[in-house]
Amino acid sequence: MNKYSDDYGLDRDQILDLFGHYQITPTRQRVEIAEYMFRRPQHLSAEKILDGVNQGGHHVSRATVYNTMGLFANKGLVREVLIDRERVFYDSNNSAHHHIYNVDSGELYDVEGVVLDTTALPNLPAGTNIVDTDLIIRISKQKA
Amino acid sequence: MNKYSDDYGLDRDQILDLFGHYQITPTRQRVEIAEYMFRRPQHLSAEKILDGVNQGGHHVSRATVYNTMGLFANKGLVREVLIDRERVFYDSNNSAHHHIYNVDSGELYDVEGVVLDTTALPNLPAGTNIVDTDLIIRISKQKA
DNA sequence: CTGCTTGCAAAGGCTTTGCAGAACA
DNA sequence: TGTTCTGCAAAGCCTTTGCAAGCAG
Repeated sequence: MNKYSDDYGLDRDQILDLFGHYQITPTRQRVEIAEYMFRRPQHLSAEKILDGVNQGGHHVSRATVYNTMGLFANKGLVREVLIDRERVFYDSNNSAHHHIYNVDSGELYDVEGVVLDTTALPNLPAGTNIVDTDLIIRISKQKA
Repeated sequence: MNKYSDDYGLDRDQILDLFGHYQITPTRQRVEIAEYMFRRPQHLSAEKILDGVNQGGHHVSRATVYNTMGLFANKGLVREVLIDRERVFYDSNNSAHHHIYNVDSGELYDVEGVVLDTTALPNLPAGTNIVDTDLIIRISKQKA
């Protein structure tokens, strides 16, 4: 439990643990960004992360947020979600799951527990592997 | 899926027909962009469309390509594919299908004939419908 | 020490917009 | 003739980068 959260967040030690596991050098900024990000499963833009961390009384620069989230995504702590052409979202939930996107409101929900059957896929090019699957279900009040 | 969607290499009359069906006012530029786009099922960026059309001896401006592709996507002639944070791709194949993206090479392939079972999904918010489902399978020479 | 990391500001790159002129009905 | 569309250039916006100063080990 950390200063941002009531029930879900990782505390500093858990984050340092996580960094150790993913081989990420801990810095003040990275720990603060991670604390903010892992308060709960959520989808945040770089801007929201910047605002959120800095409103917590710390200072992190925009460049560092971008660098750090790029690093986290690279190492596998978070997942980039490309849903909206306007900006990238970072997903603090890195378990296998899918997304429902409400195009009217911009809300993004996780869908847990639905596993895709990829055996029906055609053969992949030789020497390649599936590194990720993204399923995005767009919903709206409008009919399709 | 409609009668147009699996019919590629459209001639001028077919395109005018298509425009009539989707209620799009035909202009020289729009017809030329459509002719280029619907030569075959393909995924093109705005830049590629601009280059392709203009190399065909016509002239279309960048702004018009963006306006026109926005219009086509809105009307349902083409689908926007958000795969790469760098740019938007427009997909001339508007039948139900999915995508395999080679992250090493940037190549994008269609997967036809694999239908997702959406009955396992949780209930959607009241009054909403699924308007679109995007499944993107990222492949690479690297292991996941 | 020695190499990463940070942060500011500037640059980059895709996309949108303002507005005058052209095309269309 | 009124409306819509086009095209140029400029502006916008998210993201990346260059580089000097500051940390981590």
